[in-house]
Amino acid sequence: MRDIEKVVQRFRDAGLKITPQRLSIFKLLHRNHSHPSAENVYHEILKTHPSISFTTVYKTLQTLRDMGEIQELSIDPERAHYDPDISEHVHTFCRSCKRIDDLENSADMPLLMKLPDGSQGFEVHNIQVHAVGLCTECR
Amino acid sequence: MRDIEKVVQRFRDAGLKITPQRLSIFKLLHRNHSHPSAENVYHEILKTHPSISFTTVYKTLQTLRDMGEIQELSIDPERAHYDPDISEHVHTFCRSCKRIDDLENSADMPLLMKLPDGSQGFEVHNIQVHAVGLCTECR
DNA sequence: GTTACTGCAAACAGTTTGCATTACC
DNA sequence: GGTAATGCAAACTGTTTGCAGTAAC
Repeated sequence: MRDIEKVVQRFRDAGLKITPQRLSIFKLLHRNHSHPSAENVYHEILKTHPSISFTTVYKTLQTLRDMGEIQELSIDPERAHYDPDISEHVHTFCRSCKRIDDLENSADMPLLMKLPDGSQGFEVHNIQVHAVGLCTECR
Repeated sequence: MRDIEKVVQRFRDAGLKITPQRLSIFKLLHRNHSHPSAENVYHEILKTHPSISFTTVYKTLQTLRDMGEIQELSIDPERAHYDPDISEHVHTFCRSCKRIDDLENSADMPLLMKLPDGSQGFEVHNIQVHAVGLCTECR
């Protein structure tokens, strides 16, 4: 996700309103690399904003995703996770503790960019690469 | 998934039973490249085996997945899909029609094999690469 | 004042389970 | 005969929606 001011501006430009709830969510996501689920975001925001509802969190995440400000990850079969880092990078997913992490230096990997070559007529919007296995703690 | 006889043998070796329902599922999956969901498999089997239940299909898919004979794909946020081809290859997922296809020649792509190098202590079981976008028909 | 957002409660969809009956070996 | 599978119905979990009240602009 880009800087909060940029996102706020984009919301205003689109005729959307800036509420305290939304601002809290923006702040939580900014520079966040924990790949939270909607539930994770909700519980985190609850700490500082005890009256927020899950629905609001959910709808804001949808909006940010539809705008392309964050990425929805389909890695964990049990729930969606969100990634404010929309650059192409590789994720590790631990089957045991369900933790999602960024694979270090994976953004430098040139291979990802090459994929569209072989995609006969398929219009690629983005590429997700997931290494599924066991994290250091769970092995 | 390997040849049906191999899978049958493996079931027997594990003390599992070979039922007509399971055989139908094995046959449907063998050499199948359509990446069906559990529901897809169920409806397909219904045509030739009208009394099968969804539960049986579901449990058999789980068993095959746990054995590593098929792969469960987390691409479509709405449901799990299954791939009898457990070799490493790239999938395309159409956001619009939800179709999953194999990217041609993607098994030859050398990059996939290189990933584990950067995975500090993470034990990689398999790597999933998804190109998300729009298929030829939906563009 | 107008329009969009919030939050509740309820609906939904796919997934998973308990259990009595049935079938494999 | 003993053990595992089947199939039904119900429970579960995460996701999504309708709507009345509220707040942003």
